[in-house]
Amino acid sequence: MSVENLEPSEFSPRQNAVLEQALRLLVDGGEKALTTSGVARAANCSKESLYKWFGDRDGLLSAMIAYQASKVRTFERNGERLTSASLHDHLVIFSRDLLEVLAGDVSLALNRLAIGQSPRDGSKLGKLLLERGRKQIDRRAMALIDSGKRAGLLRFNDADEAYHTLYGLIVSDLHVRMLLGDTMGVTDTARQAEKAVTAFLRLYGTEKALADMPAVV
Amino acid sequence: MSVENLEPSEFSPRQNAVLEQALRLLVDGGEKALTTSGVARAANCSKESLYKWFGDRDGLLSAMIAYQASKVRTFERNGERLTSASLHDHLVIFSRDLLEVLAGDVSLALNRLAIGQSPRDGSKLGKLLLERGRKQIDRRAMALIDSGKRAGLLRFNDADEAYHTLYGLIVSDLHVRMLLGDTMGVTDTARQAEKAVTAFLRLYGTEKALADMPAVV
DNA sequence: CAAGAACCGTACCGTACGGTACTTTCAGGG
DNA sequence: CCCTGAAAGTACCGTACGGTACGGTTCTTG
Repeated sequence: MSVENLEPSEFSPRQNAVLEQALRLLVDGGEKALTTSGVARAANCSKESLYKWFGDRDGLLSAMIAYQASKVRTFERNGERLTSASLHDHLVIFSRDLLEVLAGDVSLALNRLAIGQSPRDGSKLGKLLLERGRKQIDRRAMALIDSGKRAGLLRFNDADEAYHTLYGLIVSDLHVRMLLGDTMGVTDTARQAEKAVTAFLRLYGTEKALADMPAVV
Repeated sequence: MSVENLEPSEFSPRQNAVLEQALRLLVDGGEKALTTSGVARAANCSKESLYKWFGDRDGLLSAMIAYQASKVRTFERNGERLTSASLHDHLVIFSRDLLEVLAGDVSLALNRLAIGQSPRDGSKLGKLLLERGRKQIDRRAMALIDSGKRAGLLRFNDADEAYHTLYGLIVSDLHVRMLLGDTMGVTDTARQAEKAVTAFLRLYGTEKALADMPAVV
């Protein structure tokens, strides 16, 4: 899933290492454990360097989100011709990837952080998270269902609306439950993904796409 | 840590007033603004009383959730005979109510609080929120779709699964977006609710229920 | 009316955090 | 070989919070 970053790498290797340690602290201690002294200690750097590099604590948090987002690189789908079966498969793969990403410790920790911060920083971190984290995934899904439409397998007027429907079918209230700490959320992501795709195709699939679908239960 | 209490008006009127002020502080200042001194000042009570009544800060937070949950009383649906139209209408009403509840300031503030606390308190507040806040809504929806099934308007094997589908169709990623501070989430809840119910009925409605539904767009 | 509990207001304590300043270490470059 | 700059390590400061203690005031109750 995660690929080496090719971009001009906003931060130096040393800084990336520091951000890595900061993420580690955040993941297994929550925001309260993410103190500037703690980060400095864990990363073997001085607090003065932290403030020089990131400005202040908020700058550090933003940098952590940017760094994490830069690690996750979603390969862009190229416009291969889709069949009914391959559309279904790609949708299932996307669903599983989405659930996996949302359930990841780092993702959960960063979302918790941004949510906790949102009331007092004007949603600065939240915007950042949505902008740099979600947009990649959104684009991938949009490209996929757009290909499905062009191949005559999907039918919809508003691609955004169709995607939101798909998202809701996949995630339901799982994300919020996980954010709240509910551990027994997804018992079987594969089954969940399959169900969501089946429902999505029943809603937006053309006859061509539904040809080899299982009958209504 | 405060003791578990029983239902009949868990707290005294005076304590309820204090909790009301605490909620108000939380809503427009976030968790950081919710200091014990601040609550005492806003509610014209002493810190000593706070600690006497609620044990410690965590006890106060728990009490706030319990108090808020006790205010929201969802009337139980009785088993009136459902028609295709009335099922549709009740589903739409439920959808709108759900969106309205999730978008409420107090709900958002408490969810943010519980999410921010979840890493370090073992999801105690999160569990409380799900248990006392969501269960009411869940029961109401389950009763509704169960009535729909008994009336021959809905078809499903697993009621839980059907409900989760409905929930996902209604909420999609709106809840998390709002928690992150995205303001332009729901532009038109009525339209959103209508769309969700339409999709839900296409997935789980029988021919009887679909008789007077609009054609596929 | 008197005794006692409940409670308010405030002052206080220890701690821990964000942020700054200073000294030391070390690598590279003329 | 020394000069310079970056960064580590440490000590420090102001502040603000959670929690406690105490004197004064109101409310209850017999």
